[in-house]
This record gives sequence, C-alpha cells and structure tokens, in this order.
Amino acid sequence: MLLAFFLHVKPKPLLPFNPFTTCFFCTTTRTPTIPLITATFFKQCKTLIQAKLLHQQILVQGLTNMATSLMGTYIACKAPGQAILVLERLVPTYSTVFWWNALIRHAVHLGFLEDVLGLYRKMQRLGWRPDHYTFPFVLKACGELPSYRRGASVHAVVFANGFDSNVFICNAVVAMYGRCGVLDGARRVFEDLCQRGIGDVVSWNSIVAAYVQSGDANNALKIFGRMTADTRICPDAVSIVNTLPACASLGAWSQGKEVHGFAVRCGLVEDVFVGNAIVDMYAKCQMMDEANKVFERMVVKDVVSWNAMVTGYSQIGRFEDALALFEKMREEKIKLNVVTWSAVIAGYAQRGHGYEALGVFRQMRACGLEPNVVTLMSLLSGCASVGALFHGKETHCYAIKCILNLEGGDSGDDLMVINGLIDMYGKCKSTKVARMMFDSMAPRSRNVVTWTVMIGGYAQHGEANDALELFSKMLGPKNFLKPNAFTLSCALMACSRLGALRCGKEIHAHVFRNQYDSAMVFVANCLIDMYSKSGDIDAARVLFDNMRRRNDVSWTSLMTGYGMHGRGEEALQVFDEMRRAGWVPDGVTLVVALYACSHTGMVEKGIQYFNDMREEFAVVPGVEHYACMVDLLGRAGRLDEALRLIEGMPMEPTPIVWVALLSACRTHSNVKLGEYAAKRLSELESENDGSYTLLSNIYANARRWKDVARIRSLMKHTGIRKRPGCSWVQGKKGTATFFVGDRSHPLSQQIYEILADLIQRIKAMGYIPETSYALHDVDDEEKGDLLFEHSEKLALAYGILTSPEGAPIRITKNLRVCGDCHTAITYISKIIDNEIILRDASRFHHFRNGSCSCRGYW
DNA sequence: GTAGGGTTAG
Repeated sequence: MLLAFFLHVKPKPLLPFNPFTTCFFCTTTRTPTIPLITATFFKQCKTLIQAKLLHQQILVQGLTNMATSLMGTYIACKAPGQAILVLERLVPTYSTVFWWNALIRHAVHLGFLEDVLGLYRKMQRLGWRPDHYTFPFVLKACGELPSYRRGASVHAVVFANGFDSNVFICNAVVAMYGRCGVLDGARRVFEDLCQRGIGDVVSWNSIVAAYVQSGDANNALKIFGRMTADTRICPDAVSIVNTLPACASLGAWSQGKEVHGFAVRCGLVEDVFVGNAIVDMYAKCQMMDEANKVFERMVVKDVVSWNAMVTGYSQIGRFEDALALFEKMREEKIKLNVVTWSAVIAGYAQRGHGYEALGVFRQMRACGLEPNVVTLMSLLSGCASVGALFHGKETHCYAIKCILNLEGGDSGDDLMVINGLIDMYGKCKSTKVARMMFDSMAPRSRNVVTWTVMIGGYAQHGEANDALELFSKMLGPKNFLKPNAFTLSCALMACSRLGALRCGKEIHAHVFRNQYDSAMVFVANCLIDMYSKSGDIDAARVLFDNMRRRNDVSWTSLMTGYGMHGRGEEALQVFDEMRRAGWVPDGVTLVVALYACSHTGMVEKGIQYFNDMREEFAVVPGVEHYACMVDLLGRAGRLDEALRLIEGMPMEPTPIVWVALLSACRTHSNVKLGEYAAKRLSELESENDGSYTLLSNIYANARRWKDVARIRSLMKHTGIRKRPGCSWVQGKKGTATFFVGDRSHPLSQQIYEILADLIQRIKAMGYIPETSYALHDVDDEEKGDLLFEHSEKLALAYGILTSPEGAPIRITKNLRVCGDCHTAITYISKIIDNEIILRDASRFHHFRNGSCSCRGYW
C-alpha cells in the first residue's frame, strides 16, 4: 500500500508544494514515514492536482473523518464536482444531511454561491431533506447572488416544512429578501415574527439593514425608532452600526446625534465599529469638528477610523486637513490600506491635481499594495482632469494587469473600469481609442454610463456630430437604453456646439415626456444654453422663467445667452435680478458680465464691475477677467489702456490675453501693437493658426504684402496650417456644410448663381469688398472673387435657396466671421425678408433690414 | 455590523 503511494507521488516532484514529499522522510532515520495530515495541508492545497494527492493519501490512510476538510479543499480549488464525489463515494455509509451541510457551508464561505444552490438542488434530488442548518446558508447564497426567484422558492420550502417557527431561519429569510431588494417580502416576514412575539434583535437588525441597503433610509430610521421604543428588544452594536449610515445618507445629523447619544447611554461607544460608524456619520454630514471630537475620544482606533476622517476632510474640500491626517497616520505607523491611499488619490483627482494623484499612486505601489477598482477609478478621473494621456495609458495597463477580467464575462467592476477608461480617453482627446474600446464591448454589456462617457467625450472635443449620431443610436431599437440626466446634458452640449436647434428641441420634448425631476435643474440649464447657443435666446428666457427651481448656473447661462446675442443691457438686468434674488455672483458670473459689457460696447460699466470685483463681489480677478477687460478695451479701440492693463497684471498673461489684444489690433488696424502681441504669443509657445491669420490680416490691411508672404512661409516651415473656415446651415434634410470655394454640394451651381446675383445687387447699393480679409497677394479683382467664395457667404446663399420666405436663416461658423462677409451680409439683409442669424466662434449676429445686432462690436 | 469609486451645465 505504501509502495503504491510512493509510486504515485514520485513522478510529480516539481510541484511547488507537495505536502507528502516534504515530510515523507523521517529526518533522523531517513526512512519513510507516514505523514501526519494536519489542517495546514488543506490550507496549502492550491491546485486541483495537490487536492487529488491529498485525496489519495486520505484514501490510503482511511481518514474518513477528514472528508469535510477535503470537500472544502476541492471547493477552494474550484472543483465542486470532486467535492460531491467525495461525498458520494468516500463516505457512502456516512453520507447524511450533515455532510451535505458541511459542503454547503464550505461553498458559502468561499463565495461559490452558484455551487451552493447546485448542491442544494442535488441533495434534494438524491432524497436528502435540507434541515434547519441547511437553510440559512442557502438563503445567504440567494441573497448574495442576489436571486429573488430562487430565494423565494427556498422560502416556500422553509414554509412548507414548518421551519417558519425557527427565528434563525426566518431572520435569514428577511436578510435574503433585503439583499434582493424585495422590501415588502422582508417586511411581511419581519412583521409576522413580531406578531408571533418571536422576533429577536437580529430580526430587527435584519429589517433595518434591508432598508439601508435598498437606500430607503427613512424607513430604516422609522424601524430603529420602533426598536428603541420596544421594551422587549435591546438594540446592540449592530443596530447602531446599521442605523448610522441611514442618518448619514439623509444628512440627518440631528437624528444621527440621537443615535450617538443612545450608543453612549447603552455603553456601546467603546466598540470600534460603533465609534467608526459615528465618526463616519458626522463626516458624511460634513460636521468634521464633531467627527474629530468622537475620533479623538476613541480609545481603540483602527485604520477604518482614520480613513473615515481622511475621507471626510477630503470630501468637504478641506484637503489640507486630510493630507495632514494622512501624514500623521504614517508617523504613527498605522498600517495604511488601499482605502487610505485611494482616498488621498481621489482627493487630488477631485481637485484636478492628476499628477499629484499619480505620485501618491506610485508611493502606494512602492509600499507593496495592489490597486483595486476604486484606486484605479480615482486615478483615471485624475488623469482625465488634467488630460494626462500617457499616465492614463499607464493606468490602463494596471487595470489590465490587476482588475480587468480578460476571459470575458464583464463583472460590474470590470464595466466600471472600462467606463472610466473610455471617459479618460475621451477627456484626453483620444476619442478614437475611446471609440475602439466602446465598439469592442459586447453591446449588451454597455450601460448608460458607457454611452454617456462616449457621447460626452465626443461633445467635449468638437466632434459634436459624432456625439449626436451616437446618441440617436443609443435610442435606436437595437440598443434602447433610457438616457439619464448626464446623457441628456452631454447630448445637449453637442447640440449647443453645433447650434442644432432641431435636435435640441427633440431632446427638450423627450425631457418633457419623461420625468427627470431629480436632476431637472441641471438639464434645464443645459437647455437654456442649447437654446441660446442655437440662436433662440427668447426660448431660453421662457424656459428660465418657467423653472420651478434655479441655481446660480441657471442665471449665468441666461446672462451668457443675452451677452452672446448682443443684448448686453438685458444680460446686466438678469445680473441685477440674480443678485436681488439672493445669489452671490462668483468668478464665472463676473466673466459673463464683463463679456456682456464688452460685446455691447458698455465700456465704462465693464470697468466699473472690474474695479468693484474684490470689494463688492469678493472675487479676486483672475486671468480670465483680465482677458475680458483687454477684449473690452480693445474692442472699444482703447488699445493703449489694454496694453497698460496687461503690463500691470499681478500674474503672467496667458495666451488668451494676448489673443484678445491681437484681435483688437486687427479690428483697429494697429500694426505695431499687433506685432508686439504676436511676439509675446510666440514666446509662450502657443502660436496657433488663428494668431498667424490675425497678424497676416493686419499686414494685408496695411498693404504690407512682403510681411504677409513672410508669415505664410513661416506657417509653412513650422507646419502650422490655417484651420479651414467652415460654415453650416441646419436644413430640413439635415445639415449642409460649406468650406471656402466649396463646390461639392449638389445645388452648388444654383448657390453660386444666387451669390453672384446678390453681390451684383449689393455692389450697386454701395458695397465695396474689403480685400484685406483675403490671405493672398493678388490683385484686388481676383481677391474679390476669393472673398465671394467664403464659407459663410455660400452658406447664406444655400439658406436663401432652401428657406421658406420669412423664416430665419441660421448659420454657424467655426471661426470668427470675416469682416467682409459681415459687411456683405449686412447689405444682403436689406434685400431679403429673412432674418439672418449667424453664430461665429465669438458671438451671434442678427442681421435684419441692413443692420446687425452687434453694432460693430464683433 | 464599520471606510473608499464612474458619467452633466454657466
């Protein structure tokens, strides 16, 4: 017998662990001995082969009393079939319900929940009746899966077999229903227990936990109240620990305080879990001083207590305190866990400090801790916030290594990480990679967030058409998923970018038909933005007036709309109303107010706001405010003042400031200052095609053709190409897009005919082409021809061709409108009936009867 | 029975 065993063992000496070869020789006599099988063997068994070796040895030695451990080992090696074989063959004579229960217990402990249910079914098929010991385990498995259907059938068996008098089992039923989210089921069983007077503290705790887990904090607190009033029941630590998160989620600090007091009276505060729950409750209610008081008094603290404090500080924006506490943890040699590190990483990420987040992540790795899903999610949002594509890719590698289940079958965590990755790639302007990930997913595994981050990625990076296409695909019959408020906001953002009024209105109708109460303010603000950026500021106003609830963004969005449409007085009226309504303008609101002033020529008013910012609004002027002021003074032709303002700035001017000055120089034909601004821009290494074009236009206007040529060759050398101007019109049959000299449209011939006719007619009215807007050193007549083919003129001709009489023609241009086109369109508006609404990169122009709403401040 | 995480606007 022994020899046979030797023969079996010997051929596999290379296994990393072999319980038998390691202790098979007596060290003194060098003779073979029979190994003593201990619990360690079972624990160390990690592979199926090792488990089978152990199995052999148990057979050889006839150690049937070790069958339970062996079954557990097989289950741990993911071989429940083998475990059942043990049950059926190894101990046929002993095979009783007891053994089945042992097996089921092992499977539950190891989390093999499907196997638990398989075993449960099989034992019944073989004629074994589950007993009082079986049911709690099986119910636990149903709850954790969760599977209401199977849970309910187990409940039926419990009921049919008269186990409903067993409190232990009934409590498990309550917990099972709770975990499956079937609250009325849980409640019925619980109330039944109470009525029969057999409910114990565990029953009460279970029903409270059920409500808390389902997010019904109100009912959880109600039941806790009933529990404290019931003299037969004495709440324990678990009751407290269950209830406090309910207070926290409601922000119900006063009820939390009562629970805290109750815990003190019952002497339960000494319990670390209770202490932690109290600290956490105060932290979540943003009462960090209270939290700190409890934390300081805690006799026993663990890493959870510290983490609750660190997270609390981080989440209310007291990140310095969070970091200080984090340092203290390290000083006091508290063993940091992955939660601690993740909290700090998330803190940095939330403040947009992606690189610091990465640094902390590296430290965490250096401590030998593996990131988990939460760490990676925080890290990804950090990378996304700063557009750190390279680090994002690095995180992607970690995700593949540590988390993503590459064998398919997306678990919830996988999906979350994939969504985070798509979001990161989208925000880092790698929409192509994002889309590849999106497309490579099984359609059914995508959820609303997956679609939203992809749509949002497109919308944020100027690929608004793709965003809307994807949005309509999402609603299509193949993948109908109900968009949530986030999705709608992203889609509306895309509409805003395109000026896609028709599509925006469809989304508005969808919002109207479906209830989006919880996030209505957010969505309504996006609608205001969409209407105003699509040219219908009055619709935006109606929407604003009808809002039941507003926030500061609502007000600012409306102001922005009025400002863009050149209705600066109304913008400032809204500003005043906003303040009268009790809202405190922030930095953004002031930028919008200044912007409204600058686009309407209210120079003095703007200067006044700017000077009063600190005292009246308690906002320290930032670079963006200075840029607005340079724009304001520049548009008004006060270029010297603008320059002086820049020179007096307390911070380094950013490119936007110089661009503002440069474009003012273009408008007011100031070559010298324009050259200076362009030089400063190039020092900041942020020359873009726009600044070259502006400078070139300035030279052309001064007829300095050599300089124009120089700029052109400079652009060639540096590889910077002028972004092609592009205009589009939203027609009934979709969008028609035009580039300069575009002849690709099917109606091209008619468009050019109409245009030629219009030009003839306005020339007769006194229009003179402003040739300085053409970027070519050719004679004036030819330049005039190039001007006539500008995209906005083509778009207008198409609009006239296709619009019904009297209907407004809405044109959008990706760059600022060309000065010559502006003049030409002003003339044209005199001879046609339609209002022309032109949106360019800077603002709206409403042309009607030979004048434009911008009154020259474009 | 306790802690941490994803998508939206001016």
